[in-house]
Amino acid sequence: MEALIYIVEDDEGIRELYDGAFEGVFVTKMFENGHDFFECFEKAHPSLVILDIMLPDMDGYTILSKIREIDEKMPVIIVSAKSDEISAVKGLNKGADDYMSKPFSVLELIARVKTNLRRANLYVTNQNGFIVDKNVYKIFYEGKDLGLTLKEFKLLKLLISKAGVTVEREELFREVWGDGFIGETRTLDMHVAQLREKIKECGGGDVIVTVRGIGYRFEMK
Amino acid sequence: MEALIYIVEDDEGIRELYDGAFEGVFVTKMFENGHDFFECFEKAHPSLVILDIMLPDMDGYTILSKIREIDEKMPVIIVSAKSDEISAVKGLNKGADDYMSKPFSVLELIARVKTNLRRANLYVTNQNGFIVDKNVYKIFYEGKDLGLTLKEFKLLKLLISKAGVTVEREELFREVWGDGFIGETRTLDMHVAQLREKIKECGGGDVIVTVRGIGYRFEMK
DNA sequence: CTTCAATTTACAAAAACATTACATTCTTCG
DNA sequence: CGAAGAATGTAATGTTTTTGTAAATTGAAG
Repeated sequence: MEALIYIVEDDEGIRELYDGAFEGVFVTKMFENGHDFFECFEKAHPSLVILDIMLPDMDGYTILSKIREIDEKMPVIIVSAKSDEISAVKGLNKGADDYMSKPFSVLELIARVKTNLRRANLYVTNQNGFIVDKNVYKIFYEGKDLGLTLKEFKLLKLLISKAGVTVEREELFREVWGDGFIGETRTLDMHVAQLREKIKECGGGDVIVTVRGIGYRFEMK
Repeated sequence: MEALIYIVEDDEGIRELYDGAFEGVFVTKMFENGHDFFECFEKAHPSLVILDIMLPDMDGYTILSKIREIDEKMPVIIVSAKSDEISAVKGLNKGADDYMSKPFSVLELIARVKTNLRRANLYVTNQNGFIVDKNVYKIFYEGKDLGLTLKEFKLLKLLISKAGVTVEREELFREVWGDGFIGETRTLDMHVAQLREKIKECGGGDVIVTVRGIGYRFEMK
């Protein structure tokens, strides 16, 4: 999987545990404190960060916030020995992606890391507040689920992925419906109408533009 | 990690000690005697049992044997004030996983518990109280055994291991049924229904989400 | 032979989808 | 400019697909 993982953890024993766990699965880099971590983080971003909450210099909260300033989407797993600390972080809603309390099994750890990497890879964001989550087959506008059906999802996903470019009707049919592409009923327009409706319901603007004679375009701002 | 630990101990003072030690780390349930313990154990298995040898009704040996009849793999730590008793249990080879003699330090206790949990190879999901135990092919919700059949176990295990990600029907078939994947009868849906039923019976919520046209997803919270 | 898991069957319910028909808008060219 | 034709918008409706579920059947283990 070739993923690079940064781990911030001051306890020697636990660092060894990580070492054993990830050996041959992921490439890891350990840091004893927040300072060392950021020195490296600035230079090269990893695929994922594992963060202990209790650290000598900065605490985990601070590190997490700083990470988020730099990279909004970096997958971060928070680890703590105390479950109340975990709930504290959750409560603060600092935007960690996952939480584990010690002790955890090695298998669980690996599973979590994989899941979070997978999520991160599939996450797509677009400038104007639309988030496409392929994991759950949902598209959100400003955090609100548009509540799309599968066809609608595929359609909007395609348009967003080519934001700013007009996509021909023919291509839309091909990509969304597959090759047995239906000649001419108003199906496509129907779905577009539906999309517009749902986007409007969630407070979104006129982002799908009709290009007469060609197809549709998702407006890039 | 939300591991649930059952402790059988008649001495009030020591119970308080346990309480302090595990506070915020594990969820514990205390029992004063073997009878009370089994009443609860039948209903819901914990992740680990701590057992004092000297008890009013049944002695620790008997309890251990009965536990082993029911659950061969359950991690059990035997505790005693007398070191010769400990050697006796060891000698009898009743299959306890670890032994401690009183007095013990809180730190040591926690360390032992962690080690034993890890050794038990428990695969634990945090967020929603589901514990997958691959050794005994059981899945627990808040300590309660869901009582799954093999297919159900495999299915839920797969879904949990990919929590938050939608798993396609095709993949579910492949992973759970093997490559000779059955085209289309309602088998998969049946099992999902069964799972939902059993989860509900144990007080679990709506964790398996249908993604129409794609498959199912174990909701990650 | 009984039991329990797994599968299949059959049908109900729901959701998604396609189609029709008509309205509207845009284009262009007389 | 303005009317005809073409492309798109959309409401209403009917069909198809997909999923849920109860009950029957198969099959293996004991």
